Amino acid sequence: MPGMRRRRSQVTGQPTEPEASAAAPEPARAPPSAAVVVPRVERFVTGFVGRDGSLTTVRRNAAGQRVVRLQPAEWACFLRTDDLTVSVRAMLRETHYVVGIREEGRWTRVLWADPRVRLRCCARDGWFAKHGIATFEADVDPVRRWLTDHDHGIARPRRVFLDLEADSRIAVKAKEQARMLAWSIYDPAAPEGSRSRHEVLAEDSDVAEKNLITSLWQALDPYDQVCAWAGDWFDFPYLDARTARRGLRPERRLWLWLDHLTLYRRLNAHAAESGDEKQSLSLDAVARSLGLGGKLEGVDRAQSWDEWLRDPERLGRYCARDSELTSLIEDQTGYIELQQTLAESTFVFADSAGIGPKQQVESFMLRLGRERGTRFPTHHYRDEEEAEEEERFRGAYVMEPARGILRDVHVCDFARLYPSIILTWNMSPETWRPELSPPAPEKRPSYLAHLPPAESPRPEGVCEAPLTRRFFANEPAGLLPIAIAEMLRLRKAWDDRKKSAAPGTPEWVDADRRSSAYKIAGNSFYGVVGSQFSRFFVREVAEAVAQAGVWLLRETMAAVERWGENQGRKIAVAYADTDSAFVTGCSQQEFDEFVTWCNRELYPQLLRQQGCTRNHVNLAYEKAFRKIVFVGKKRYAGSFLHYKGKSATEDSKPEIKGLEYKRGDTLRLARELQRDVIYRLLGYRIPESERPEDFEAMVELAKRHVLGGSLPLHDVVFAKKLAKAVSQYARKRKADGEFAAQPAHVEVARILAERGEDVGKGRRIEYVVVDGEANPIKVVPASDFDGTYDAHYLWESAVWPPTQRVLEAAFPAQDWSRHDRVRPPRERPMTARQQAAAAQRKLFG
DNA sequence: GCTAAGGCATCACCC
DNA sequence: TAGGGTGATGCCTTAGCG
Repeated sequence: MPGMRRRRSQVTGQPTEPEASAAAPEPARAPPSAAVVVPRVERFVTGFVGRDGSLTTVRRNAAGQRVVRLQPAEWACFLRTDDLTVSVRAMLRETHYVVGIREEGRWTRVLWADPRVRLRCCARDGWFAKHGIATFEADVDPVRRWLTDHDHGIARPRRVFLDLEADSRIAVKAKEQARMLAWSIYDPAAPEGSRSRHEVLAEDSDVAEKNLITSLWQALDPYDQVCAWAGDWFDFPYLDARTARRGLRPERRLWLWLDHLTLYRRLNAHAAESGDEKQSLSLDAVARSLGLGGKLEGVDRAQSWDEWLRDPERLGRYCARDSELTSLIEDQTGYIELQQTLAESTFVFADSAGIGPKQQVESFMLRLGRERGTRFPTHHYRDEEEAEEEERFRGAYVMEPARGILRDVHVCDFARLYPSIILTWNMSPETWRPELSPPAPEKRPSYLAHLPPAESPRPEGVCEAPLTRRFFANEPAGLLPIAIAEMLRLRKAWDDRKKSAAPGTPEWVDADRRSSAYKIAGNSFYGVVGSQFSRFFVREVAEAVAQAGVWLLRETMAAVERWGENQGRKIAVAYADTDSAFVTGCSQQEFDEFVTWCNRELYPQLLRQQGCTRNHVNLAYEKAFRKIVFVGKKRYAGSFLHYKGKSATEDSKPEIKGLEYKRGDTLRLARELQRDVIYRLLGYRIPESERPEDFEAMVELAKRHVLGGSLPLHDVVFAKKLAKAVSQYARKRKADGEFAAQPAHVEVARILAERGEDVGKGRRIEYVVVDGEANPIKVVPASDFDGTYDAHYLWESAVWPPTQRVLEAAFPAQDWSRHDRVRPPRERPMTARQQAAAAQRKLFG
């Protein structure tokens, strides 16, 4: 029927009807951006519950003007219509707490006058629970409610980068007290020459500061999204504090506030090569690591007040350089654009709050649920205590690796293991059939306890998750699989578009970014289902996913063993972790054939036995190592033979995993020695060697270096992050009633805090060990370093052990222990008994 | 009174 | 406030010994 358009899912961009009729055929291969380009009612920049309690939505009209709309906020919950008895209906109608009841088919929407009453009535022990009535989505706030219930989209915000300078004389801790000295914004979309703007405090007065801040808010007005490096820690709260102090009351929620650093950290976590690169995430350090040059030379932010006195304009330029640098980092990484893609496809606003996967997954799933007529049970807040009581579920399998130097090790891994499992078994909270699971052994009658559980035939229409013996309905497709399939579909579509574009072109870059975004999103769904803080948390489902992975990996390992037996050769699995297996004893071509066989024969057969009607499991031959040394589980170093079929050259860097070289909390000297030894062993940049004496020489040299000279601070400093606020670390009491010593970095953080430094959560604490023999060890803040350090401790505890473990793994026959001790034996006064014994020996010889 | 072993907390990593 | 699995280190307590 020409002209008639079928309603499409706003979530998946696919027809909502399960089958496409002949009259309305499947639309021609939907463009990759289907979920994005489907016409929506409107696209919004942001939304919030305003000061007067109304839902405030923000968008731009065609002319680019900001349109702010107010409407009643819906504090809603859902009940099953079937649960509504006459008396419950009457109750709801009578109470003035409820302002509306709307029947929407299976579901009845209840609108509340007061969010607190809604929460109380729908609480775990609330009124509804007491009356045996389940509530749904009672925790969803009005903004999310509105985004879920309507087909609105997320707009592409007008973006600007911001940097602020504050009076340096006020400690960072009390930054709200410090006068604002300058601001700068950078608009990468503006014409060249007018991208950067800055303004400097005219004089040291409240009036001047008020003018400065007023002009900043005016400058921000054309924009929707404000990005700043570490903005959540400094710029945003600081701007709010100074704005309020100067008596200004702009509605800050008209903007999206995005902390560029938080985003960078999340998306760049896996990119760092060595521990060195994990040392600092300051704007300057990150810009330099990206080859963007540094900040303006000769200006010290810690001296901003003096700088302002001396040369205000210079301070302004310094400030401007920072906002520009932030923008350049985005040009280079595209992380903000990537998040924008995620935000648009999962229906979250593109601010700091939308960075986490939980927000994205929940938002997407809520809308998917609405489209499919499903509402989710009310999610109840859990505090940390409750969280700790929650039992953890069993996760992945990790094999103890073979030790020694291994050669020609072929590695296969499952493509997108957990997503493929969820799709294959149709795993989802609502497809799980708990009533089919065999009773747990302890729940069986005691007279049967000694017998293995009876193998009951699998019921029709379900598949069985291995190891956990949990059952999932094969049809209809679950919400979780639907969501993941959509992410995979979009990823594939953008991958295809990427392939058709010329590398490096804007189109290619955009496709690459979107492909990455959907990969990230697809992989995050599992984690959210496994998180007890999520509304979709079902431990049994998450465990079933992980254990199916264990089973697939074990079956693959067993197949390798059988293959070797059939061949009459020693083909063996040297190591395996979660979704990968490292195999020795075969050729590249043989391994390729093995992987193909697994995909073609092994998995289809195994999955049929489990009752699966789909198969998304796929094993890939990822890479091979010419030479590899395992130091332990999750810790190895190897040089490539090939990667995805592409042969390695002598320029190919070795792959190092888990070793101290990769860690940011180890001593620099330790990383360097370990790296040198690994490079020598693998023949990267220096001639390859397997003669222990060559390594003895390297160790001796390093030892002399550590024990010999006066090392500079950067060679002796330890750095560890505070995982929480200093006050949150438990201070134990010893048996004698005294406080027990805390980890060194926490003790140092306490000292720094007393000096007025800002030592919040996440801060890296640097310290030097001055006496490693004391108990507890004696440390000082790195800033107090005066050349004193405990060289023996450095060698024995920090530098040597990491390298020793590598050498012991590579050369188990060699005795490496002679390097263990370098500290001269302690002169100890003899005990009375020892003195007597010595005297006796002297007397009687 | 000393030492070694083991429990526990902590960090940072792998997948 | 996406998951579990892992190893290394340091602090403390305690068992074992003489």
